[in-house]
Amino acid sequence: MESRRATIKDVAEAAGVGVATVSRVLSGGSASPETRERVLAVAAHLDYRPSALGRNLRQRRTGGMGLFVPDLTDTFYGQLAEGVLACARSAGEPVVLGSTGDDLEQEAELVGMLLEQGVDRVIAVPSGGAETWAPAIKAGMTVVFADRLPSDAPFDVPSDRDSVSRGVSDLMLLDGLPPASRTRPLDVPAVLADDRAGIRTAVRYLRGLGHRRIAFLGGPGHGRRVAAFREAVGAPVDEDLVVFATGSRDSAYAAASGLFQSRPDLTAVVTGGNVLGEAAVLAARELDLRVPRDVSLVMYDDVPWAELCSPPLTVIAQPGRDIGYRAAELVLRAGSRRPRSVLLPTELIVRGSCGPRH
Amino acid sequence: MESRRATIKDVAEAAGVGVATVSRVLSGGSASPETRERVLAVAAHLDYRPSALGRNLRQRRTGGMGLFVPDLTDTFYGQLAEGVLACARSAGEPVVLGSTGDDLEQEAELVGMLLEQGVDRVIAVPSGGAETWAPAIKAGMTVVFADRLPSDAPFDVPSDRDSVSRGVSDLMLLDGLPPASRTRPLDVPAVLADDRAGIRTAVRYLRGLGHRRIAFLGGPGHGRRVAAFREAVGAPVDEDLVVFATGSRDSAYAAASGLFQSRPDLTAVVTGGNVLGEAAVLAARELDLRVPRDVSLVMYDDVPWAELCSPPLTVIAQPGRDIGYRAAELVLRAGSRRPRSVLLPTELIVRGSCGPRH
DNA sequence: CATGTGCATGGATACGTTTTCAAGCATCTC
DNA sequence: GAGATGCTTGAAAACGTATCCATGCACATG
Repeated sequence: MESRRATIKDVAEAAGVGVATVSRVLSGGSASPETRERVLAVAAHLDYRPSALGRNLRQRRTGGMGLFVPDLTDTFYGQLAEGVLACARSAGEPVVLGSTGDDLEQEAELVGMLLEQGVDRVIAVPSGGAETWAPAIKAGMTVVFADRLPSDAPFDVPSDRDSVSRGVSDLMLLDGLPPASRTRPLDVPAVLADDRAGIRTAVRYLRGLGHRRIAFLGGPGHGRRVAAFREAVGAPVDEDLVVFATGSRDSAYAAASGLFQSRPDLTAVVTGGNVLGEAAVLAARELDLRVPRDVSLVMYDDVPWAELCSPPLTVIAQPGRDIGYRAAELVLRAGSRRPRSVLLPTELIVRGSCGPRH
Repeated sequence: MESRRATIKDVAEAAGVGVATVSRVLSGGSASPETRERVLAVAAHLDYRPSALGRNLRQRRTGGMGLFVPDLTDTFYGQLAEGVLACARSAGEPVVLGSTGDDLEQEAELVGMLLEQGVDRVIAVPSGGAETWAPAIKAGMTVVFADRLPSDAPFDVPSDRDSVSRGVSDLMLLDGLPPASRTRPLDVPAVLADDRAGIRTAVRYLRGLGHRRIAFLGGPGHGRRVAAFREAVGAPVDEDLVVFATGSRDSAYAAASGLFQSRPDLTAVVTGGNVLGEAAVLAARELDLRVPRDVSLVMYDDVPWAELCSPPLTVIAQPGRDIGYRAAELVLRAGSRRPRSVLLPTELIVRGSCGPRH
C-alpha cells in the first residue's frame, strides 16, 4: 500500500495527453474544453497533487516566505506570527519559521538556511543590522521588516499625527517623507507601529498626572522607542532613568529591579515591551512598591494578561496581528508593486496602573 | 550586480573536477585529500551553497518538518514552538509553521500543503481525528503528536506515578503499557504531559483544602484532562460542573461566566488551559467573586503571567518547551529507530489562588 | 609479469515540473 | 483556392542535485 504519489506523467498517460497539456490545464493555461475536463477528471481520480519540489526547481525559487521573530514566548510576537500566517494561508503559501532570540549570529544563520532552501522572501523582526541584511538583499531576497528597523538604522522615522493611518486601510507612506528619513542604509520596506506617537502619548499622560521623574525600561530593538521617549521628556534627559535589558526574562527582571533600587525617587516607568512590563510588575512587588500608589506603570504592547494584573495595566497597544498581516501582504506583493512602508497607529489604553504622583 | 547563485556545476568547473566529485566532497563521501581541499576552497571562494531545491527533488523529499499548533497567541504553544525550533536548529532543518485555530478543515488543508511541499514530517497538536491524520500517514508522512492526542483517540492513556519520568532525561514508554492503551486508531508516537497525574494532584490538593464542588473548565483538546478530572473526583460527577468552551477567548470567557452564574455554589475551578484560566479570572472579577476567598482556582499551564495575577495563580505546570523539543527529536529520528511515545511529568505549583473552602 | 583489489573520478541519468518551440489543424480573408 | 491567422498540442529542454556505473590508476598478490 506504499504507492508513491502520482506525477504529472502518470496523469498525462492516463489521460492520453502530453505532460505539457496537463501542466497547462492545471495552471490555468489554454486548452480545449474536452481535454481540460478529461485531464481534470483523471487528476482528481489519481489524487494528483503537483509537487512543489519540481515546480520550485524549475522556476528557481521556492514559494512561501520566512518569518523571523525574536521569541515566540513573547505574546506580542505570537500575535504578529498569527497575522503573518493568516495572510499566508489566504495566499496558499507556506511559512518557514525562525526564532532568533535577538541574536545576530542566529539570525544570520537563519538567513543562510532560507537562502539554501530557495526561500526568497522573508519578513523579519530584525536583530542585526546592515551586516546581516545587506548580504541577504544582495542575494536577491525580498525583505520586509516588521515591528522594528535594524539596529543601525537611524531612529528618526517621523510620525505625524495627521498622516498616521487611523484605520487599517489607510497607511502612511514613508516614501513621501523628507529625505532625512530615507538615509536608512537598507532600502527595505517595513511595517511598524507608530512608536513615537505611542510613547509621546504615554509620556504626556504621565506628565498630566504630575510625574516628573519618569523612567524608561527598554530591551533589544527598542531603539526607536527610547528615542521617542527622550524626545517626549525633552532635554535634559536623566540618563540614569533610561535602562536596558537583553531579551531574556531574567535580564529584564534584573534591569527593573536595579532601576527601582538605584532610583527610588522615580515615580513612573514606561516599558518598551511586555516582557519588560512583566518584569517591572514583579520587581515592584518584590520591593514592596505599590502600583500605582508608589510607582505608575505604562507598558508597551497590549496583551491579554495586562487586564489580569491588579491593578490592570495601562498599556500602549499596537496591532500585532495587523503588523504581521500587512508585512506578509507587502512581501507577497513585492515585485508587482514597489512595496512601501507602513506605519500603523498605536493606542493608549488606560486601565489602572497609573495614578497621580504622590 | 545581480549574479545568480553559484551551482555545483560552477564549482566543478572552477575546481577542474566533475560535479559528482563536488557532490561527494560536500556530502562527506570519499575523495582524495588534495581534491577535497581544492573543492572546498573553490566552494568557499564562490560562496557556494548547495540548493535544497535540487537536492530535495533528487531525493524526492524535502528536509525539514511541519509544525501545527492551534494558536500562537497562547503562550503555551509559543513555548512548545520554541522547543521545536531549538531542536530543528541544532539539526539544521527548516520548520514550516501552521496555525490551525483548532479547526479540522484548516488542519486538513495544512496537511495538504505540506504534502505538496514534499515535507514528510510533521509534529502536530492535532485538532481533527483519524479522518485528518490517517490520509497523511498513508501518504507516507511521519507524524508525531504533541500535547494532545487526536480527538477520537481513547482517553485512557494511563499514567502511573512511579513510571513517569521525574527528569527530562527519563521517559515513559507507552509501548510498555497494557494493550488497552494501544487501541489508539492511529499508531503515531506522541509527546504528552502527564495530564492524569497533574489533574489528580490538583484535585487532591483542592480536596485537601475542603473543596467538594469542584468544576472543570475545558476547551478543545482537553479530552484527556477532563477524563482525568472525572476519574479524580470520582463518581458521581456533577455534570453541570464540567463545561467546555471553543478555542476563542470570547468563548472561554462566556463559558467561565456562565459556569459561575449557573452554579454559585461551586467553590473551586480547575481550568484545562491557560486561556481558560485567564477567562476564569476575568469572569470571577466581573462577578465580584474573590480569588481565593470565594472561589479557588487551579490553571493548567504555567505561564509567566500566572505570577503576575493577584493572587498569583496556582498552576499545573507542564514543560511546554521540552514537549516541543522531544517531539522534534522523535520526528527527526523516525526511520532510524521506531519512535516511542513520551510522557513528561507535570508539577503542581502552589501560589496563591487556592484557599480553604468557606 | 599477469591478475586482482581498492579507490578516486567523471559521465550520465533521474527527480517532477514549467516553458519554449514548432507542428498540426481548422477557420478566416482576399 | 492560397495564404494567413488562431488555437491546441506534444516533444524537448532546462532547473541543481545525488547516485549509479564504468573507467582508469596504483598497488598488492599470485
